Amino acid sequence: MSRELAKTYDPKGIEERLYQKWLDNKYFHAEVDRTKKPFTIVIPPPNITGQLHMGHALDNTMQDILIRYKRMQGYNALWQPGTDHASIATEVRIIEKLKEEGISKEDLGREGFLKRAWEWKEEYGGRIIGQLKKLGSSCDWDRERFTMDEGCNKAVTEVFCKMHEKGWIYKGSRIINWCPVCNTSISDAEVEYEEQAGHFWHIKYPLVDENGQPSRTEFLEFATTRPETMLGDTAVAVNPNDERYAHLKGRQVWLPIVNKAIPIVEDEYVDMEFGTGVVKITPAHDPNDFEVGRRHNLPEVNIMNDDATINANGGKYEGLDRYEARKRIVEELDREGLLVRVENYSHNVGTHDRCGTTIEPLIKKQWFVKMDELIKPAAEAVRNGEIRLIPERMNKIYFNWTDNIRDWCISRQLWWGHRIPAYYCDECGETVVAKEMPKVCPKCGGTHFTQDPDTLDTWFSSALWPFSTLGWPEKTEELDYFYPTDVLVTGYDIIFFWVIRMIFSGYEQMGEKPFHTVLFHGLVRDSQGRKMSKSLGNGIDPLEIIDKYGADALRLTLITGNAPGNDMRFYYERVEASRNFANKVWNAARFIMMNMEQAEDRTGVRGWEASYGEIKDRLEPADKWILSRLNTLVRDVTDNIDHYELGIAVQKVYDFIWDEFCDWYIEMVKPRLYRKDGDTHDSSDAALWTLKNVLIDAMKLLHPYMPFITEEIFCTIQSEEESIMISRWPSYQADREYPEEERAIGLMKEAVRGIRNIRTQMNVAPSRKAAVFVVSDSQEVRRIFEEGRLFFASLAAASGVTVQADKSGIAEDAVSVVIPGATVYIPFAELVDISAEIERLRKEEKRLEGELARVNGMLSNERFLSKAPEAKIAEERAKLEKYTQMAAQVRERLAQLAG
RNA sequence: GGGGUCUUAGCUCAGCUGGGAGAGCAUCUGCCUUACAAGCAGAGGGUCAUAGGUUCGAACCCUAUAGGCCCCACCA
Repeated sequence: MSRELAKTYDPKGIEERLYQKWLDNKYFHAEVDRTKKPFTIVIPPPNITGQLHMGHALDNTMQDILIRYKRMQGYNALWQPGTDHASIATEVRIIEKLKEEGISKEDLGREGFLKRAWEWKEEYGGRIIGQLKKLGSSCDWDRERFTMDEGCNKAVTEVFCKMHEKGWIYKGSRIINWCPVCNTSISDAEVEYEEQAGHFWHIKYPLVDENGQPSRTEFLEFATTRPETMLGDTAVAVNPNDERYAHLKGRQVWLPIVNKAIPIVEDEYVDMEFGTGVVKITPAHDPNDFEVGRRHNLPEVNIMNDDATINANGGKYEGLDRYEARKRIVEELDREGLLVRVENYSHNVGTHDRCGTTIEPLIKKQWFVKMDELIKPAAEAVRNGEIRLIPERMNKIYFNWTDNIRDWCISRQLWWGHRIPAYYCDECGETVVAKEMPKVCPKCGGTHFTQDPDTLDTWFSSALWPFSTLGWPEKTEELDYFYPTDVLVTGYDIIFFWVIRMIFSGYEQMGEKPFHTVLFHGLVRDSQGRKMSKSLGNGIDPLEIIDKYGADALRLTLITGNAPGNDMRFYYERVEASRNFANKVWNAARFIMMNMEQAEDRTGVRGWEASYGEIKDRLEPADKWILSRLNTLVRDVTDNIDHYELGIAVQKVYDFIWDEFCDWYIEMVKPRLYRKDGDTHDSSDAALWTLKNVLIDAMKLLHPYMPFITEEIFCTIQSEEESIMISRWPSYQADREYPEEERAIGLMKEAVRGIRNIRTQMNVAPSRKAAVFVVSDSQEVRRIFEEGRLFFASLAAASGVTVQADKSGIAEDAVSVVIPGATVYIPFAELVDISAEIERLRKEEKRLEGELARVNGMLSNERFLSKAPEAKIAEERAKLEKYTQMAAQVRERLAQLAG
């Protein structure tokens, strides 16, 4: 308290110091403690290649809010951190870097490359962790993990072997998505479809005549977007119900260029309505054709190398890139008279989400996870509510995936990642899946093996994250205590990649859900609503914002006015508003502390250091009012956070602090603090006690959102507790509910607002005080104004306040304000414009009549009275009474002025 | 093709189980009032996209229409 507080809040210096303090005191660290209930969140592990962006900032702020909230509520809160090796993303980055040095990954060889990759991890893996710390994240850094650390590796091998044994992981020759640039297979989820302008080549193949030769007169016409794939055509297909082609049953067509006869098959897959109703079938290069081919036992002719050049099956086109081959094949078909026409055509092209390359469907031997059984408990869990997705609409997106699940291709032709634990006997080729390289081949007795060169999809390891980080497959105390975790916070964009895979992995490996709630957030967009991206250069660096405005302001901005799953726009004006709020809080605290100091200097005692019981009798209506308001706030905010309504909760804290506490309560108590009559300090003690305690509780409610400023204030204003982080979350207290004082202060606020309003309307200078008369025939109302006379005078800029039962002695031409149960008169020295005053009162009368008409309408409606709930009816009746009374007051005043 | 979502003040968005429309920013007026001009006091501004329906009562529930965004599928 002795520290001099700066006039404006400066987050720099404070943030770093406090974060270090929290680390030093191990507040973030959680140990198994059976006397406390656990609350666990596992972090969505950021990529080691990553730089903190706004998405991370939002994601981690939300997690930190929940963790800090639960920690304050007395839970044993664990926020489990770590990073992801991000196999393909990282490998691509390293290859890029190598390219700058003029070398390829093949030059280095597998071992050399992995060495580089680990160096990369050491260099950049920690960077994002440091950035998360700047944000204030209260992760248990002692437990930091990495998807390729020893424990995670063990978990991956364990799962692979177990699932293989069960038959749920298999190796098969299937059509997969191939990225010719990254040179690897990718899963369906990694394919991004984008609309591209292309062409539709209308081509005809000659029918094969009775001599086995291409006919010169009979042709079958169709269209394709990828003419080069014709090199691998092994059939053309028509719909079995298509009468146009019924006569062609059993005949063949002549495949030009390749020069061979291929059959015409009938398959329901062909849409009769589309084009000519004829489709060329290339089983090796199209997923649908692949299915058709398998149904009709068609040969699968692969015409492409891994780099998307044509292979030997393409004959003279061998070695050409797919697009060059396309061009030349079209030319040749045109020369042969087989190209009917070319049409501009816009269609969806599958691209690799990492590099944007057009993917090529290829048949390859790959490892797959069989999904049909695995997905069942995961779908069921969401269906029966065991796992709750927030917002609820995510359920549909979730089911859309679980209902149309296809086997998951998990092998990648990459080096950076978990190597597949499959070993092939050098002698007989037998496949052995095992945790370690086998010694002897179970089939031929051979002793030399070669491990499968492929690695696993990066999501294979992150799917295990909720339990691998807690020690699985070992039976650790942590696993037993912290699993299942509680809430997963993530963006909706990785629901398929990650969320679903964690859920089915949890059920399969642990026999239990990985978490009970998934809280989704949206994307952080730029001020124009565009996605922030490197290529657009419209990204806003959260670290820059922290540097300029402070982490608290950034966090508040990201949470305010945002509902779960909704995208948000980020712009500087919003951060400034947050920063302004931080400053407001700072100054309120400064005001309170200054007054505590002054009071102590004056009296030599700290009268405000009392328990509630000790101070209770000295509390004045304004004190009770704000305590009661705070009490309601505590209840509401707790309820909102419990329902994951983080934006609504913080909005309420914001409004309470700024509007009720600063703009009203502090202004109300100023006269009591400044009074220097010296006879008693009860009043100022009560005010200071209330100021301090309300501020502290408000800081607690705000702490999860704005951890730094609240800690700084908390520790400065009182010395008993060492950190707000580990203080108790406020709870609703029945003995601090003061409905009467809330009504009383509400009435006085209405009077103050009315007076201020009139003063502005009449252009009365703020410096000019005026006498105020409060006239009420209610003893109760008179008592309220008597008791609050001191602050009422101050807020209403009154030179004096007279409370009386009738209007005797008040100038006829005084300006008046009607509030329920009282009329307030302000007699100004000079003549006021009576016609303007009448005008104003007429307007007020009209307004009240409108209100009365509405209320009367409701209350005279039989159906309303019979169907509406009791409370609602009572509410309306109370309003009727209030408005009737006010209308009478206005009319009386009007009559007086008219007379 | 299927699904989702949005349309609320000039701008960006809240509005939780239906019960008299809110915030921030911007605008206008007046204030350097001894916590804060990053502030204080006051004001203006909305047929809650449109049309129906359910209900005593609809921004909220249902249907249709228009426009925007997103996801999934991939008709070659």
